[in-house]
Amino acid sequence: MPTVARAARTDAGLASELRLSVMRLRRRLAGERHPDNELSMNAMAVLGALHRNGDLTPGELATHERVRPPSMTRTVACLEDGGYVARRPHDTDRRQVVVSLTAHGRATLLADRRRRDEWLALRLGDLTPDERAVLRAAAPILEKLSTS
Amino acid sequence: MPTVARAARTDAGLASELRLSVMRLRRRLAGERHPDNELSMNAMAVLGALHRNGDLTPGELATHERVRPPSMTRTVACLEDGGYVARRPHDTDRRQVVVSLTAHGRATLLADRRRRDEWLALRLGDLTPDERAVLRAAAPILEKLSTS
DNA sequence: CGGAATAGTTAGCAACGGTAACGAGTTGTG
DNA sequence: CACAACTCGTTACCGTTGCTAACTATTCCG
Repeated sequence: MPTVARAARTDAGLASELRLSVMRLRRRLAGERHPDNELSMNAMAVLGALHRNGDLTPGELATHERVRPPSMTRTVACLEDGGYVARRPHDTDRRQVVVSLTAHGRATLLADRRRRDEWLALRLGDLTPDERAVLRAAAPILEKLSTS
Repeated sequence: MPTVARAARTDAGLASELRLSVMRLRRRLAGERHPDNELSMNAMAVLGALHRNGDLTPGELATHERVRPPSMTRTVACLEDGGYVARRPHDTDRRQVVVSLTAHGRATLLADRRRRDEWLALRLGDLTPDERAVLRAAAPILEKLSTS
């Protein structure tokens, strides 16, 4: 039996092992990304958020991605440089900025979405249906943990 | 229904949403770490690996933590500076180095292990027993994904 | 009107991970 | 035995990513 499974039997160990597993898997995901992917994982996540939620302000994007505003400013600036998003002033509150997906950004998102999950989808394919079901149930719980 | 739950119903979406959730949770975990924790998360993970597996070489540690050898060299050097680990030459193969946990390192690991899971354990406490059970089942699967 | 609060940005810094190149030691082979 | 090929760890260097602090512009409120 893997060490993780043994330790995760207790609630105390669950926090510890879940944290280590999440860290390692994230590192692996960052490394296994397709090489001809010109945008970072976080930049792609921003495109995904815009695609899903429509136009957002940098502040909303920062909150959504759990990043500080200056970090999101940089990511958005990088995306704007590449023509993936457009920035325009807010209609009524001129302090705010509205970020929206361009056609190029949307096309990039959809094209990459297939490729960029290649590795993980491959690994998921190696799992049993039961294991995939567990992960399917776990994904929203992990999301809730990072949001709460 | 949260967006993640909807998207994760399909296998294609599972890879995508799992990846985003893992990334966000990891970022959150890195940020919510207890402030008086003098070692980085990765350094603590190395102490944990030594505690669990006994003495290891830098190469074995690098493989285990899914980083490149130079990165592990740096982490081990930092740990040695703080007196958390000791390095000695390998008995028979003098190319290799054996890293072992010192008493100070072990004490730090055990003391921190309680504190450093504080935030996650707190969040886990907000979940239902069923949700915790899902995560308990998911942890070894996530581990398997990053190891395979 | 004038001060507090808010949104975004800029500047500077630290942590972390990667590649390339190198030295020491080991192994295999002519 | 000698020398080439390989392995392990390390050093040097670079890019990415996230943060805090400080600044500007704008809005809100007393």
